[in-house]
Amino acid sequence: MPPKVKTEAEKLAMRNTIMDAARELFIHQGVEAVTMRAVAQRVGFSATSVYLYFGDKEQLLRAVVEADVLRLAEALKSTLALSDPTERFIQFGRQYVQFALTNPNHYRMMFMTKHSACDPTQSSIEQHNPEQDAYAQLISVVTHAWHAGVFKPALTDPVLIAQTVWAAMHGLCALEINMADDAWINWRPLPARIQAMVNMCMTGLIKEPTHE
Amino acid sequence: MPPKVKTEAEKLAMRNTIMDAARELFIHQGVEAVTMRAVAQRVGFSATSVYLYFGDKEQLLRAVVEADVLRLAEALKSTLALSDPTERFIQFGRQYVQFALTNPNHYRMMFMTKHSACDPTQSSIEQHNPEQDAYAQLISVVTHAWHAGVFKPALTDPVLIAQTVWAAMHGLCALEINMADDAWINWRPLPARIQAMVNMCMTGLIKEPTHE
DNA sequence: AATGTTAACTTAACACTGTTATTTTTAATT
DNA sequence: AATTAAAAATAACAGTGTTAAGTTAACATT
Repeated sequence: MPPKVKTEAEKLAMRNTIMDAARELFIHQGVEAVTMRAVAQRVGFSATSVYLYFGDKEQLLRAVVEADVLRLAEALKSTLALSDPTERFIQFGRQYVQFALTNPNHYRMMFMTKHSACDPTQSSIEQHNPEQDAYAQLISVVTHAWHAGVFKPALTDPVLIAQTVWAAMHGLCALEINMADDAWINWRPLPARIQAMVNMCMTGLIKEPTHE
Repeated sequence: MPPKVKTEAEKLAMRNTIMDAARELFIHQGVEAVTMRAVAQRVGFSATSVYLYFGDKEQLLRAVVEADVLRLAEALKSTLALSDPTERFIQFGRQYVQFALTNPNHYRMMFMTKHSACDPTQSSIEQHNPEQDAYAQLISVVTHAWHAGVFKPALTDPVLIAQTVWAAMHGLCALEINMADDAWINWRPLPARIQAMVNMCMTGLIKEPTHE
């Protein structure tokens, strides 16, 4: 029973409905376990109608991931208000880890799953806009701290610092998400590992680490 | 044309042949893109005969991964001979990164792909045997360095140190493997990122960093 | 107001996947 | 030479992403 003529706004709403359904399933079952049929059923569509809104599963995934990257930026935004550059830097990192570990399947989707390289010109996210772009936020936080003279003098490239810290935090999150259940590893408690990583980054990067 | 009665050794050889074929395909096409039919064809079998040797695709994958973890241990073994604990620690880490980045698909399979948690009692690898178990090697390297008084006095748990360093190096490798092509990120050159990560770990952990 | 038009949707179908059931082949044993 | 059972091949199933072909009903036009 197809009622006709959807306004552009209604079509956009439909897109969002589908993305929400897909996200819900992705998060609880993992991307690969979710079928297009399941997504369709969840929005009351029959199987193939999803394809009217998204070219294929990959595009649907990409759209959801983009929306979630935006959510990540949203989650990190509060820390940007912190006035002390060092504190901002630390809390930004902690908040990142928190987001990753409370949304492991989001995180896996975003940073651990192979998906076609994104095209910044096509993205709905405004690159370099610190309201939307989490990476731009990171660069901003680190650069400000760098200009404030927070880091060791040997460190001359804030972007390199940022990418190093990101990698460190990502490693922490990725191992936890993927290998937490691995009986081979006698994992130390997660909070201890987080603290140890933060400490290592602090001691390794900051000029005068204030052992918080 | 099935010639009969394979000795146990022949069956094992067949298993290895299949694993080699699977590995070759996994590495070049990624695990998910490889079909059981393709594996079978590559060893001259017809489709379903792989199931005579491996219960299902997951078990085949696990077997290949196990063999590759062993290879990782093999690749790291040479660094264990280094006499200076600090140098051993550093080179072990560098070698790990080298392995990951020259065998990205192996690495993805091992540490970035969700596969059923392994059962150490079932594994063909002897846990805690430093000839075979790369994780045991890591713990050993770090513990020896720790006993040698290499690390900062505040660091009292060698296992925690090891897991932190692993996470840091893993993050470096994982981001490179998964996101190197992402146009969103203005990646610094890989060697610079490796060096920066090594430096951060050194400065953050080692008592008297000898800036190599 | 009756009649096309076409957007929005459904149903049917395809090629392919992992996997199982069944059947064939063939070497060893009786 | 007949029997047996291992080793492999064939056929087939349920489920996947996806495309092609219909179907319905709100609109535009006469």
